[in-house]
Amino acid sequence: MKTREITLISDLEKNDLRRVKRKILRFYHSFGRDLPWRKTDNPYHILVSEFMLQQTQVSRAIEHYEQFIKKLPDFESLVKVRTPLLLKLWSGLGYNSRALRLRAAARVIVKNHGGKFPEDADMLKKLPGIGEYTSAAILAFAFNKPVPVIDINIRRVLLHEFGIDNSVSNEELSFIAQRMIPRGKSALWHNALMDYGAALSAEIKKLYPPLTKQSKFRGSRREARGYILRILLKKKALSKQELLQMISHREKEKIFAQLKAESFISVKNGLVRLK
DNA sequence: TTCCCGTCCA
DNA sequence: TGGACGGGAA
Repeated sequence: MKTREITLISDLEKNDLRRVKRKILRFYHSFGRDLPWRKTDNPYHILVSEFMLQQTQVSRAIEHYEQFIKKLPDFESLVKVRTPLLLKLWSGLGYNSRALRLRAAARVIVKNHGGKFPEDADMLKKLPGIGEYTSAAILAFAFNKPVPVIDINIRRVLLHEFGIDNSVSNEELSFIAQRMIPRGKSALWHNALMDYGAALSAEIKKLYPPLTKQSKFRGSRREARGYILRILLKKKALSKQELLQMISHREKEKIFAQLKAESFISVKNGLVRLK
């Protein structure tokens, strides 16, 4: 690993780094996207946007971001929000656990950090729903810290521009990514990288497939879960029998139990509702 | 039908 | 380390 890093970096001429850097910055200057969460460095807003952007296209996050921020404008409101409204604001984004984790993370920040937003990757990664990527993204976009942010698109840019083999890990890649960040311009630079990466052709993207693969959605438990939550969003409360009658999945009992265990739903007086 | 996107947990 | 976790658009 160590030797590999060094080999990787020494293979890259300084000129290559400079050339690629210039190209990406020029691209951003001409074609950079004007996204709602780029108008702010409010850590709360950045936190919300980054949770939304996990496994979710920009176009879809845009549609939900404004409304979410409007209804839940700060940590205090997010910490207090009830699950039904939270899930309503999230609905359509997918991966609903992210919404619960976002609220849980906000609660930890308010309680344990006294509302002072953690500005350290290790502290951020201890929060629910925040992993390697999101911690780096928050530090770069909210605090302009010179940390390498590597999502799948940025990974593609680096691999492709430098002709690096797809077997290289993000950890190894981070040594190069780190060196490319212009002094004092981490947020701008990573916006540029992301826009450049998003604009890569489908052919190039196919050369660097996602690190994780998805099982089918049609007929899946995931689909049934989403459906159950949407029913409860609409009907407020109904009996378990009524609810499960509307579901055709053969594992619906298990799925129901799991949603309960994850605190999406609760049962009181024989009525099921969003928790 | 395939594509697009990180985090968590066993 | 591999599987679970959404849902709209192409």
